[in-house]
Amino acid sequence: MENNSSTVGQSTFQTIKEDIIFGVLKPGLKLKLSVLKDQYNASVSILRETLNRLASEGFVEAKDQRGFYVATTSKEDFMEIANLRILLESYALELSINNGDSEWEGNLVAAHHKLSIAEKAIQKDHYFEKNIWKKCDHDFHEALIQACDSKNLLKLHSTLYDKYFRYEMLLLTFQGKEDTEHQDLLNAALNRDVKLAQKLLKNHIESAETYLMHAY
Amino acid sequence: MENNSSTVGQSTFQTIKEDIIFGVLKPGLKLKLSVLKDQYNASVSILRETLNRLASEGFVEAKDQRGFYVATTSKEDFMEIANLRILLESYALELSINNGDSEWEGNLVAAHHKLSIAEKAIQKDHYFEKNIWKKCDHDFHEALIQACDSKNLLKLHSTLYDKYFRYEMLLLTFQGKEDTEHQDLLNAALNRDVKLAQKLLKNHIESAETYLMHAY
DNA sequence: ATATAATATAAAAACGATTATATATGCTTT
DNA sequence: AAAGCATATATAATCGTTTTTATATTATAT
Repeated sequence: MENNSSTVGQSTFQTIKEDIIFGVLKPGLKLKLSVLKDQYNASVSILRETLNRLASEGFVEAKDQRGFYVATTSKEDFMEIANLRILLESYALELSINNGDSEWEGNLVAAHHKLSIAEKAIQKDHYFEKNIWKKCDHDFHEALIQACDSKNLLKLHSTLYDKYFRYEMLLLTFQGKEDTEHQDLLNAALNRDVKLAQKLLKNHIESAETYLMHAY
Repeated sequence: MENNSSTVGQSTFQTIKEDIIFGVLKPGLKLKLSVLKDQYNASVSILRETLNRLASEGFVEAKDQRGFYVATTSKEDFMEIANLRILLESYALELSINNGDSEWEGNLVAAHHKLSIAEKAIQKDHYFEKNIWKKCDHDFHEALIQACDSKNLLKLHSTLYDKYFRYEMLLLTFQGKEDTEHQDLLNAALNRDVKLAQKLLKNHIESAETYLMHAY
């Protein structure tokens, strides 16, 4: 999972965040600065900056005077995340559908196309890189709400999506079921059918939620 | 605005955040580390930690390789914040009203009582400390949704509230109009009337919004 | 005179060292 | 032997310095 952002800070942030999301760094794990220092080739100052940022996004817990830990997980937390994601993404979806122009449509179709390719690939090749599929799934859901015209909303949604996705990764040996959920969602959006799109989205998130809950 | 949290990091974080919210640090202002160093008696490392945290909460903008700036403001941003606050706070309110026990009611009544005292005080004494009133207003709105049973939701709401409040402070020479909005909201919550409470809350936020918009 | 290159300067990014704090370990006392 | 205190050790918090980067300034060439 290489990463060459402009600054050392940015890139370690990205890397550690991904390692938490993809479960490389397990929930509850103590994040000792001295250990991370070697592991991520960064100085303590950089690591503290990074961990503070991750703490305020909720991927890391900062215990005062007693260091940093990977955020713990729980059934309750996952349900909260899922419900908030539904709330925000439905709202954004409505705005976006009512607001989207032809460029929005174009980008959406393109994102869906990429996603469907990645889904087929992961179907055949079980070892297909998860993070590529993740990127596609993320991009598709983002494309859906891109025209909502609210940067704040997009930002909130993005971290919520990441938190939700983390649970998917932690609980899932990839599901791989053949489904048309994304396709249906795309069609509803293109037909500007807000209610249907919202209903499909809710089902989409909740069905995964129910599925994942069994793993607990 | 003194602050003695446990660590230097925590307290400078609190102080700078408050200075941004209360408009001491103006929107767009360049936050030079060397200047802040003297101003807040903290080392550059601490300041970088702090500013990074504030950046991920959205109170500071971090331009790569070119330092930190106080987050700029705009009409659009304010409307986004207001709408998101309505969305999240209404949702939380519904959960809380359906869920709250007698302890919730007690805390809510207490919070409202304190708030009404602060409101009277600020009515008479125009120079009554804003941050005390702010705390009361915040505590009341938090008390309303305290029983929503979602830590994630409370966290999101809290930063949204702070951002909204920042606009109030920036645009407002205190309004001071006598109103019963908080009282009505309290009654609706105690009567477990979700729809009415949500409607009142929406009006409460939107009326301030409209009022503040004139200042732009 | 203007455009481009070279240099100077100011500020951010990164680092390693120092200080403070919490927890673990061992010693003393009853 | 157990409880409480003192000491030791590990690790977090903080600091000042060094390195890198961006931008402003000057010089040179066309």
